[in-house]
Amino acid sequence: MDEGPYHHGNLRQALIVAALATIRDQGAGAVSLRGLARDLGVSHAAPARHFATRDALFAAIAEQGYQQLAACVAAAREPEGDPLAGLHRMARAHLGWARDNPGLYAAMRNPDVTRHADPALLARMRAFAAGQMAAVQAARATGWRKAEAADVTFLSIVTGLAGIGALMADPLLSVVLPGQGLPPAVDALVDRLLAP
Amino acid sequence: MDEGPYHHGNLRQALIVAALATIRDQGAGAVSLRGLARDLGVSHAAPARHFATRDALFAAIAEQGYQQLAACVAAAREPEGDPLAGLHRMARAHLGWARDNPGLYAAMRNPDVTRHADPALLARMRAFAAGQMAAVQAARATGWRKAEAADVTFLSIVTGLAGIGALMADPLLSVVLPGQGLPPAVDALVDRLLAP
DNA sequence: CTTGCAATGTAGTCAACGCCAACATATCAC
DNA sequence: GTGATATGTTGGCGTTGACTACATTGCAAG
Repeated sequence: MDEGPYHHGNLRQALIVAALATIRDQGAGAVSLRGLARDLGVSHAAPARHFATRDALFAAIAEQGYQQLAACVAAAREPEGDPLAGLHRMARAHLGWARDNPGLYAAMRNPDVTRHADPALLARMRAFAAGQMAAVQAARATGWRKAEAADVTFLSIVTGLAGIGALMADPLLSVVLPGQGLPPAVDALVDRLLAP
Repeated sequence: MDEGPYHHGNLRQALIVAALATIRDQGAGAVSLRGLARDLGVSHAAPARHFATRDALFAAIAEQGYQQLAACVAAAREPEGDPLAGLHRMARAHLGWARDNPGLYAAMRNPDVTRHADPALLARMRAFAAGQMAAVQAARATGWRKAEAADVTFLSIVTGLAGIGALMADPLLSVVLPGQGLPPAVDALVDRLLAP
């Protein structure tokens, strides 16, 4: 019976992709190494060749998430006109990405994941934070929020985006919160977040 | 051998307390019903009498978390002078509680928990959101942020607090973020969040 | 070419876990 | 008291993460 080649070819990436699908459909708690192996038609121990532990898989997933988010955000900032306008595009891109990848966004901020962060994930997180910081600094260089401490400006934006993103990524909070939910208000929230 | 009475007495609450300790020390992922039963010296199936599933335990934990947080926030608002000053106290109390209960705060916002929220947890979450909404409305009644849509005012504060709290509850982010970390800047962030 | 080696996948096993069923004991209402 | 109910125990089933030993593949040096 031809059940395909002995080697999968790119099991590592396939595991990440399959895990992302499971996270999206059933939540991060439903991800199991054996289940992914079943989905991909490999033996139950094959994933161990690529991820020593379940936590290592999640770290790799989060790392890839930060990579994608950083790329998405950087692309939005690219047209280098007014730094403040770039900051606005960056924030909207960030939140749009969070809206489109709620499970992954939540996994990236899950303390159970970040608690076991490996150096690669740490590096991605630092790089992402540095990108945000650079965008804020560029806007400040034009005089924007000059009177405010740089730390406070930066942290207000980072925490603000994290909060909007987190509540947007949690489907339950739309049920709990009054009003029509978060998405229609995102633009206004970003405008307020980046107001002088 | 006297190993204590046959009945524990208040196993349900003891399970929640023990789970909170485990969450604080080792993260939510390290919580297991059997492990808690061991810690409390009861049989491995005893917890099932109080929590049908692991998710039900987490829902109860989150429910208690919202109850405590709501009480803490309500107490801070109590001295009914200026509604806006009350809002400031409320926000600081909220974030102080998040700082002191990082694991619980994170668990309360874990999508894997809220995904399986039962009616009791939903009610607590709605009540908490309603309390925040009432405080915002009271401040708006004094003219504060009158020009802004009520939804936007409310959501900006809810998401802002959630973001600051989430980043404060995640010990890793202090490592990733530049500067001296979040706590010293919290007052300034709250002031900006509640600025007119 | 072949031969050795590293990378990758398989098969089997173990302890821990969530969950379930059957039974035992304590507590409370009557 | 006595029965009903709540609570805890014992035993077990199936799944999971992790470990070990073995098999297959691809590659690169000779």
